[in-house]
Amino acid sequence: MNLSRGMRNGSHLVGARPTMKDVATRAGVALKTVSRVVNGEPGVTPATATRVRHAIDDLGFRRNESARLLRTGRTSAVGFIADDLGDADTAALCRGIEDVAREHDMLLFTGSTDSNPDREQRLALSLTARRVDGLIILPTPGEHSYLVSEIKAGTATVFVVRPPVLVDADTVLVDERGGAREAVAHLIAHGHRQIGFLGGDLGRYRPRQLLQGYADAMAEAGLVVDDSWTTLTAQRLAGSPVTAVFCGSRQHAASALRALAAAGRTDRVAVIGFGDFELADYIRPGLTVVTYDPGDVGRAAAGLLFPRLEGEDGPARRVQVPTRLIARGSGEIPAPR
Amino acid sequence: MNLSRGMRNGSHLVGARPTMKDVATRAGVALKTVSRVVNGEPGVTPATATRVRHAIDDLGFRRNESARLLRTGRTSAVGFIADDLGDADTAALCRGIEDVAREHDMLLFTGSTDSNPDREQRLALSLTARRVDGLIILPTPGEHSYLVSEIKAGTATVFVVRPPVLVDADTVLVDERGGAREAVAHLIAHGHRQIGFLGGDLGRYRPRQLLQGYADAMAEAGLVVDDSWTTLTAQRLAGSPVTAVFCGSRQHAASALRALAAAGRTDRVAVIGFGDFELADYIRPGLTVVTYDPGDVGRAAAGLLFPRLEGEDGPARRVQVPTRLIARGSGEIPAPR
DNA sequence: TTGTACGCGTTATCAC
DNA sequence: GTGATAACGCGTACAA
Repeated sequence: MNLSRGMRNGSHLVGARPTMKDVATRAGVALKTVSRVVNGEPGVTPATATRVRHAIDDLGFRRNESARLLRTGRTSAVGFIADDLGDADTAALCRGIEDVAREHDMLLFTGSTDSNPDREQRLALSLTARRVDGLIILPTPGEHSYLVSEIKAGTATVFVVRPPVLVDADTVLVDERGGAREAVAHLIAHGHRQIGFLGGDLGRYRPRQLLQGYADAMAEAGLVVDDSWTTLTAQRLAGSPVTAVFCGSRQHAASALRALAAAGRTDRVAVIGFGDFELADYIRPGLTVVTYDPGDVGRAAAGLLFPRLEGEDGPARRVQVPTRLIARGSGEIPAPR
Repeated sequence: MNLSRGMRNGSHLVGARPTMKDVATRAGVALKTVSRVVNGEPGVTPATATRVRHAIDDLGFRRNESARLLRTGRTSAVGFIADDLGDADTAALCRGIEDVAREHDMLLFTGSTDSNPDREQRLALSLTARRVDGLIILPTPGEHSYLVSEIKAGTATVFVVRPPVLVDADTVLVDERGGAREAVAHLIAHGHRQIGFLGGDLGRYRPRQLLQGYADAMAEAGLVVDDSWTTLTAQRLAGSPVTAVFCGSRQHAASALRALAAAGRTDRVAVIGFGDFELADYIRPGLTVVTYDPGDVGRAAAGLLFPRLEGEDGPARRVQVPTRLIARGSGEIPAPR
């Protein structure tokens, strides 16, 4: 008994996938004829076509896409690599990519790096080793020169959210700087002069961008920034002289709100956050935020990637996704005088 | 000039990937020797090995994993199909799968169905056509008999969150029923007798499970449920006789809170939600919720899947992920008398 | 130690 | 219309 192609189970083979060859034998035709029928190519008599189709149904044949793609040289798959695909924003971004990918009949590989450059490299290289047609990367803080040879070898690559280091490639960024600028200008328009920035690790890209936007707005209003305003912590917030604070992340906004509530100053310090909350409109006063649609980033990235796969040439492009201010009340708390 | 393998660009080939054959030619050895070096197999002189390695570096060779996997018959990849990978819970679930997959050196394909059975089928079949080793599916409301032949053909399959219809396969579910029961019991313990259920479409699995849990708790307390309590809408909530309400989703909880706030009854009706919020502890009174870790579901699913890939046999298993009650105050609003 | 021949499942070429 | 036969890039048995 030949078990090499799977184990028998009643009348069916378990673990065995019929191939075109099997179908050809069964239908009494040549391999190529089966291929023609499967691919809807012309040049097959209706009679033989139905014979082949019957054999296909009988055997439960399904074309091995891997083999086909090996032959054709494309994989019809792209990869998305990010810090953490469990993060809600990243997931939404991923979804944006997927929507565009589907329109192109492309499948999507996904992988998380946890901000570890080694893991990014391992992931990226195992994807290019599978010859994905394209790669979308939310890069780790490291550098990405290991990708240069891959890109040169033909793997189209787009970076998102953070710009690549030592690589020239299409990139989609978020206008964090403009968003922060708008938020802080909003606070200034409501009379605030002493405005804090609670932003996180300035070694990272986003906090740096946000701080620049903050500085832009302050400078435009002719306000001089005290160092202590930009090195706030949530704990020190209530005791600080600032009458308003711009928070660089959901976590920072949440801690700011909690710290103010604990100090009973919730309605005395205006809080604006970067990143929206599900209940931001419910809390009192409604939390004003600057936000953007991560799906836009994904769609934009895919919009850059797929034309490249279709042969579009030209220098690396850079797209910026806008942010928008959602005023909900917290930003309108007037400055005390 | 031969352009068949890519276009020249200075001294490098663009779009051309060197193969083992190219490396072999360059190093002046046989194909198999290259294969041995690449795979770290014994039986190669250090001298030839270094010659080969030099050729590899010169050419920038990287093994074509697709070809290798075609040969070995495995893809070292699994797929995850869900309603919407942009959804935060689904993304967290996905992340749980990925973490286990990485331990097994497996890559992950992901795809969203938007609850469309056709799309689920198309996605699942294009994944099995690529011969993914395994499939984890958060099934659409339809039936999934199209998968039977795929499973029989050797694609290990695990269902998550919702049970499959017409398919016998490993499944990981969430104990929504137990969670709802615990939540409603919590309300009853605080003196509530007229408790509402705001749960959504009872044609769907989760709302049905939650309603059963609700009914369990009410029955255990000997309380008779009025039909109007279980057919609430957020709009009618404030005007209804219920003194507490169990909400079946974040969206329902949010609308309930908003409706109560609009009617000025926030602190008169106890609200418990299914699914946690980032700011649930910040709002007053803190929102009590029943929740679970979607990552647990993913890890459990992967924990069922990978042993199957390693040949584990046996009947389909069913795992249940527990929920837990996070009491934050809203649930403790005492029943008015 | 190294190489040859063949197969994985498909598509592509070019006969018949 | 149909069918051998060669390729895609790699692994494996077996021979040299």
